[in-house]
Amino acid sequence: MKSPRRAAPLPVGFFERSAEIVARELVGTLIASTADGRWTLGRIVETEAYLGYDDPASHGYRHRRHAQNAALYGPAASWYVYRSYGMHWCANLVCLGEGSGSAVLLRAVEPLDGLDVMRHRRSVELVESLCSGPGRLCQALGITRSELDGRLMRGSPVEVMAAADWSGVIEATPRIGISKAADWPLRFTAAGSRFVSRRTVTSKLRAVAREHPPG
DNA sequence: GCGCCGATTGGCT
DNA sequence: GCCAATCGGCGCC
Repeated sequence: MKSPRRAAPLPVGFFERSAEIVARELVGTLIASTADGRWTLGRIVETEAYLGYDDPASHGYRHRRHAQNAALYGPAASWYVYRSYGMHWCANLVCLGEGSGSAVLLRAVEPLDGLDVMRHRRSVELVESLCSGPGRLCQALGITRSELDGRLMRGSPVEVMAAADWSGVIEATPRIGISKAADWPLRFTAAGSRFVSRRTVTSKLRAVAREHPPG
């Protein structure tokens, strides 16, 4: 797999649908990066949908708009990259269209090629730790805001392609690490994959408890 | 204007 | 299991 054939990236129309459907159908697809001129390839195994103005967990909730999230309101099939906790990058693909504020967060990738590049970027050896988390996969694939934010996916340094040969089972579960609408089942994973992000259930339970206090 | 908190991660107890 | 790192937006005084 040293000299990759460039498969066609997913068409814009794929993303002109609700983030929930796009998030589900992105599981199993391939993601290829040429950031820094170095080739890396993986399979998306975990995503989350953020629905937009009526989703309390979405950066586009109530049409919120500021300098850092302008790309979230861009056209379908464009990248929205934001900084999380002041230190990590997280990558989203915009859904529906201009102004929708809805997107799919990429949460975990199964590394397929360019593992040494990923290991070098991540300073980690274990393959299960290279791309299992939204911040981790951005680091492994060389994704930064300046690299992708606001750019159309097609023709950008990071492209997502259909994988005709993949036929796994896709599970829907509650989203991770959020405190609002924490029980909406908008997280999609490849069932049984050892490359999905690991997270204890306790933080989730705490988040739910915060939203629905006892008494 | 000030303080809190998050679509996270990694290191330490 | 717990907590610090780190920073911009937002709620609140």
